Amino acid sequence: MSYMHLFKTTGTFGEFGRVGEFKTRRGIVKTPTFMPDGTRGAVKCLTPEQVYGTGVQVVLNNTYHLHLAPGEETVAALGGVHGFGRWDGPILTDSGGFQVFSLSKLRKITEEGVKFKHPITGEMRFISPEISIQVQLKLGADMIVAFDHLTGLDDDSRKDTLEAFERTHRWLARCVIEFKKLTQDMPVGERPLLFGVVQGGLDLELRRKSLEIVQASDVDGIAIGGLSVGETREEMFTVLKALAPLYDPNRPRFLLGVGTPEDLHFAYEQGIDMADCVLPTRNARHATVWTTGDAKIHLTNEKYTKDPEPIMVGCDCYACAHDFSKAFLRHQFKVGEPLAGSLASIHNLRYLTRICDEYRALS
RNA sequence: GCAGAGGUAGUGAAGCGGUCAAACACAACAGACUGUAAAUCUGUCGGCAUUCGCCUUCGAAGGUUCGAAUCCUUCCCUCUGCA
Repeated sequence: MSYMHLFKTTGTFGEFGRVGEFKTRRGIVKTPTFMPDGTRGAVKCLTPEQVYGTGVQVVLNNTYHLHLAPGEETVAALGGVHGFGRWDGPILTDSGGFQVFSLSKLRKITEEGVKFKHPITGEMRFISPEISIQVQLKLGADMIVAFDHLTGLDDDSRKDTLEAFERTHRWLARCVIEFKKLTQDMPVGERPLLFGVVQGGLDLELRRKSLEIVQASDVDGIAIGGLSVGETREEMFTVLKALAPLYDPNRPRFLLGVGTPEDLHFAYEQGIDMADCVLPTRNARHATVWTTGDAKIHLTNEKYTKDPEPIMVGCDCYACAHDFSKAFLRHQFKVGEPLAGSLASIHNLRYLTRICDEYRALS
């Protein structure tokens, strides 16, 4: 049922890196690509036009957050995630699987699904693989992700890797069944794409096995989950390296939740096509931006008080191209003006999309 | 002029005889952040040493006391009310 030959390779770089494109029901996505997280239906601090202006093609929304508020019924009544948030391009929803990890103190896992306690209201919500798929389809995303069991990779959580690995595959099978059931009447070309998630922690055998299972499933894309959750960079790189030769060439590969410029370079060179992360926008709101050579600077530092230079000389983002000085940005951050977070977000997003542009220009 | 209230570290503000270099908040300074409980959080924040610690501070100057930011005296300044 998954699309045959969905991914079209148009070029390669390095041993595993590839340039290409694939079709969603809302247009073509050119890869490699970076997708900002608009968890609650919007990329924080930015209008869709500003996001688009950074070279972003796809934005992420989150199933858990939109399910809680305002609810998928409301979003659907307002035109789905596209009509609601006024983003015309492709939208990918994350399944809520990340919240199994990030809200680990507020949830209880059973084989059936996960019971979440709302962090603020205390309200209980149950999300199962089936419910996640139902909500994502109702939200109207163009790409959706199977509900997985994500555990951390700090020393404490590593013991749960095997359990999470096994459950993720059982849940994947249930996601695929539910997805097929709910999309069987959709005309080809109007059906969203389903991504299955690879788990297995740092165990390379489990990782290979998981990839094999996911690729044997009826999914359109391969998502790599369970990384950048407490392990070292070297450990993450080792996993990406191990998987690189094993991917199905016909499906897009999505690295969940990564990351830094350095991480993205490595991931794309290991054959990853797409990635998402909160880092560019969250860091930006916290006054941290990337500049020449992937260096990270804090715009609130005292030394920028009178700095007339933009964040990065030669950068073509709106903030740098219009010569907003570091002194101006520091001041706006210091006095709490939201414009500072917006301009810094634009810069950081452009910094990451430019990495993608540079790889795409290689072919 | 009279009557009240008050002067504490950059600011606001606790403390009202020993456990006070002095709570707390803000500001300042530095840092963290990877499928967003995050425009959030952490650390430092009198000086020196940065480990034990030492030194100088609570408007000013005297005094009481083993011991004072805390009690007394005088002076300086601020605010409120009445003239």
